[in-house]
Parts: sequence; structure tokens; C-alpha cells
Amino acid sequence: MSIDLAELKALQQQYATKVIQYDRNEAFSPRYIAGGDVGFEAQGTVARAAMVILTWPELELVEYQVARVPVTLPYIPGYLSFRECPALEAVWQMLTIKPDLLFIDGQGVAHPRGLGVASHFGLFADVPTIGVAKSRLCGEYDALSPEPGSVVGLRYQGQLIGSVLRSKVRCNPLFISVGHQISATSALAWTQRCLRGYRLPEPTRWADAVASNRPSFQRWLARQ
DNA sequence: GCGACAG
DNA sequence: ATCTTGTCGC
Repeated sequence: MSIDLAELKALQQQYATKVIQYDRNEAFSPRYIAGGDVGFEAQGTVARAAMVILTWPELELVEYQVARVPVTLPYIPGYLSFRECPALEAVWQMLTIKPDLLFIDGQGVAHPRGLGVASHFGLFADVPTIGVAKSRLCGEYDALSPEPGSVVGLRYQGQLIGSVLRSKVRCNPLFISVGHQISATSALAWTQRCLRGYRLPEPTRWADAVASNRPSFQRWLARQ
């Protein structure tokens, strides 16, 4: 049976109206901040989602989980959340510690219909989320200065939908956008606060390390 | 019709 | 995303 994109599109438009783009609670001090990422294996037939729990403000890894779920949809630009959310939901339920804030690898509202994977999952899990993408899906932005820390707005159809941040020198910028239950200002601020000298903020960096079993994660495992 | 296009 | 080694540069 073929994929009914028109149906998924209608769902996105419906879900998008439920996304909260302001802070759930002003000036909150999170205890745990999480990161989520999804990879694929077995010729792309299985989605492998990883989530990590870090303490704030130390940003030390205290828990990680990995879930494998059969893929039900191919990658179609603009419909990524339907492909990755099932796996993200699976790892989410495995966590013994639920975070106060979750960073997701991908767009939040910086999406043609305002429902990137960070927003879609935040809505489903009812948790504040921030979308941190490594490349652009839609929108335009002015040239970015080479200095780390420089930021410019991401616009789409006359609206400000996110921020383009040079998190590290000589690295391509990050595309930050509201996921759910957070303001655009806070989304950018928390991303900056979670930066520790690498291109990716710690939550997303660790989630990627776990999902891909990178050396940094292997070393952490050995020390446990 | 042509180019763009998260992971 | 994934397939994959070395290599140039800070």
C-alpha cells in the first residue's frame, strides 16, 4: 500500500496548531536535560533511537537508553517525524529519569508546516523540546559572521521560525528552533548554555555518540 | 518544468 | 541516515 502524504500533511497541520511556542514555566532551573537522536541499521529497515540524560548544570551523563524499532516509512523531506517518532517514543518509555528539557536532532517549528520532529515528539511526550538541526530544511537567512557565537534569524514566509548559530569556529552553523513548550529566546539560550567547545550542544552530542557508539561514549562506558 | 530537500 | 580511508589543517 502506498503512502498517503496528503493524509500525513493534514495531520501535521492539525498537530502544528497544538504546539506551544512559549515557556511552560518562566525562569525554571532544570534538574535533568536530555538529548535524542535516531540512526538506522539493517539496510535502513530498523530505526535505532538513543536518548541520554544529563544533569544540569554539570552536564554529566547519568543515564542512556537505546531502542530499536522496525521502520515504517522511507525518508521523505518534510515528513521525518513520522519516520522517527516511533523509535523516539520507544526509548522515551525506557528512561527511568524523565528530563525537564529535551534536545532533539532535527527541526522544531522550522518546518514548512511548523511540525518538525522536535515539535512532533514534544507534543506526543508532553515535554519541553528544542530542535537542533545540522542543516536547513526551509527558510532564508543572512550571511553569518565567522566568529563563534554569531547568530542570525531564520525566516520563512515573513515569519521568524528559528536561529542560525555558529556554535564553533570553522564549522557549519546549527539551525535552532522551538520544539514545544519553550520560547524562541529560551531555545537559543539553552542551546548556548549547553555548548562545551564542540559544534553540537552536549545533549545532542552525547545522544549521537551513544546512537553511533563513538569512542567518546566507549571511554565513558569503560570508566563506569 | 526546475531546483530544494531535517535525517 | 548509511556505505567507508586517508588526509589536510588547526
